[in-house]
Amino acid sequence: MLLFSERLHVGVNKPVKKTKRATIEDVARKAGLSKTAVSFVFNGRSGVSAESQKRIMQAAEELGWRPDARARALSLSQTHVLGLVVKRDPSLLSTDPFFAGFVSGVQMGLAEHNYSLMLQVVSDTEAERLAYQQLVREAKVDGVFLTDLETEDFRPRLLTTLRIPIVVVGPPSHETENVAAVEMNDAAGVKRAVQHLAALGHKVIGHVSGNDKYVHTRSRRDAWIETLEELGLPQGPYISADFTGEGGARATHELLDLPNAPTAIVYGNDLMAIAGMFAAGDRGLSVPNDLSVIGFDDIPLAPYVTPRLTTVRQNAIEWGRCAALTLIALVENRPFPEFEMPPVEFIVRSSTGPAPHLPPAVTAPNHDR
Amino acid sequence: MLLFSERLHVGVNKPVKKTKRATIEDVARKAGLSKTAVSFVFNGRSGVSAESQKRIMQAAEELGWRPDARARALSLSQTHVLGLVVKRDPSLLSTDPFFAGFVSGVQMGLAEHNYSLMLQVVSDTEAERLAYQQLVREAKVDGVFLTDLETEDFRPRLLTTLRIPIVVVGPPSHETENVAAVEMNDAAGVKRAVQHLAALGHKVIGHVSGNDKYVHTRSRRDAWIETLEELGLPQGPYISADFTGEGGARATHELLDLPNAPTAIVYGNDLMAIAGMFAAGDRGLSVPNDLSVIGFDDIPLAPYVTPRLTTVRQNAIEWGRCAALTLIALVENRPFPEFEMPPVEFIVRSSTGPAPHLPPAVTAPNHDR
DNA sequence: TTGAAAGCGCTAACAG
DNA sequence: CTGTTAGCGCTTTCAA
Repeated sequence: MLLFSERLHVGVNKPVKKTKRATIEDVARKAGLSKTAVSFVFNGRSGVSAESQKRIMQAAEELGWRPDARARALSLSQTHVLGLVVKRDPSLLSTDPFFAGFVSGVQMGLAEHNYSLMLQVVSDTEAERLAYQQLVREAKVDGVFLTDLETEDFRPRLLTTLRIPIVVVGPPSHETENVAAVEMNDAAGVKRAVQHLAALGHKVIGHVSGNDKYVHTRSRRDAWIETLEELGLPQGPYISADFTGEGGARATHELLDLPNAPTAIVYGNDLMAIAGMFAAGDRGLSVPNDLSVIGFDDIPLAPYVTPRLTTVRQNAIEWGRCAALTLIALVENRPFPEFEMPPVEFIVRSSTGPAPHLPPAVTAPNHDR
Repeated sequence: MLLFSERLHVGVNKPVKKTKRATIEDVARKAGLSKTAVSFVFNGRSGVSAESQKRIMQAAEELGWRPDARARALSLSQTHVLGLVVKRDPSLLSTDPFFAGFVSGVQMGLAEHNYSLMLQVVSDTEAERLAYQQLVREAKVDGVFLTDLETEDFRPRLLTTLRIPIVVVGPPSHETENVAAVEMNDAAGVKRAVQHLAALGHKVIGHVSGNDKYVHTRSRRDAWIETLEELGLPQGPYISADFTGEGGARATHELLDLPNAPTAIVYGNDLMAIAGMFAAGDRGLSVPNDLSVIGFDDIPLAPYVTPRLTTVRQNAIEWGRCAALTLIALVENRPFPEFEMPPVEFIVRSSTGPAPHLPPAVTAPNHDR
């Protein structure tokens, strides 16, 4: 039976009767043994005869009993829950291919050790600070993940003060010193991208980065700069945008308005890159004939836009799994496991091509060699 | 200090010293009052003098104390945690704009009542069943959300048996009978889409749906069929795909290979729609001149593909918030709150246009009027 | 190999 | 208004 309205349905409010849950006591009684025995069996400890063990398992089965996580948490001073706080504009979150993959990976890691994930989405720094404080002070979690590190991030200090295990996920930076960190080399991806463009003959290679406050934004930009230097190419122009389509389109226009407009642009993510191609099209430019474009993330849509997007792919899932296993090891005070991380992939599709013969604007000054 | 490798960094394993947490006892002693007084103050109950209240708050502040969630959970037989289990191929998850918005909305609702969210991502039905069982049998959550309902879904029954409050999120169906449900009318969006196409003169309107097992897939397809009927148009061809880009492209080719190929296609999501446009382009068809395309979701990229995608937008955030508030009410055995849900939006961009004069294939048989 | 009993930190009767 | 006390369901020490 449902109450129907144009906008929303709500079914009957049939209160769920709270039937008494079976307890360890019940299981022990049914098995004719003590609580201790039951506890030992369910925690895989020796000291219970095979016979008793069987009786206990059967009793538990019949009662549908499993140790109560709340009671365990209190008794062990350990929740077996890890926290992930994500600060992001809700509308942007849906955009973020990293997030979903990372969370999936985290789950895989957690599942291997029977941990659970508590997720919190917040929209500003104040809420974020509060979220961490609550998580820790109310002992809701045993450890937390730190993602999207910012320059001068307050979280490593805060959480160290709060005395809770953390693992930082992201590119290396001075913020991650003295802290467990699963660091991925997304710089390598950008490097491959720039090298690819240089090999195609591009001389002016621009960059549209994400929001400047993020460590990973800097890390990618630095990689772009360094690679250009290594190749003996002049540093191209760049604009720091905000990871949104609108920002990417605007930045692209600004770059193309420049006197030394780039013939190729490396973007901080796929969304900006695709919006950038759109912007280029708006100006009558053809990708990749007039402009080459490279994204970052390899979203599922990347092979289905026109032209198909050349991009960098990171294995967010593996990254998440490693982060989870590392944090669990830290929480349990065990040595870190060894990981074999797949390398960053560079995927060439159709949005990159040879540099145009005639630069779209004034010839850029060509330094040495 | 960091150990560096090409693939992965792991920082120092500096074990966090477990310093003794302050307890309610400590706070009471420091304030010169009893535990009861402290408990009352922190649970907003009357019966403590303003003077005592102040002393308690100050003592707690100085000790950095907050009630331990684990102890509260045990004492109250209530975790203040709600569970969300998502069964999805990890690679597909990152695609799903609904998921992120929904989770954000859920958080908003939870935050209003100091609840937390436990998230679990699983990849198959067996893992899913196990996840729910654990969540409930180990009392890790007070209630759970059910999303992506399938036809003949085992979950409503399972969870009812397990005696835990649930709220189903999705379009109405017989699976949601006798169960609290926040139901959204995504059929209305499809209806608007079909009407829009009919108004543009399209006679053969096709449909590419998502995986058939989902209730929302059926709901959208039924809306497409019914609207066509209402408009006196013949039922167009449809293919049920799988929400992926590849599936969408393949389905589009199949549809366009048909003798009565559609001049317009309504897709079950944006990803398939965009891949469909790509497929059309591959065959030398121009969108919207030869084929009109409508998506579903309004992903951030929708305005930045060529042509800009006409689509349906649901307010996943509000949906999530409502679901959360409903579930909390259910858990606390309170009457359901009233909601004012924003209506589904239909967003016209450039991927839809007048029906072509000459159908791309054989003329479709034109029934009555 | 088994069991009794003392916590874990909080809430909530109940008595003062 | 304030304090005492008995749980909540489990783990774990210690003695049998």
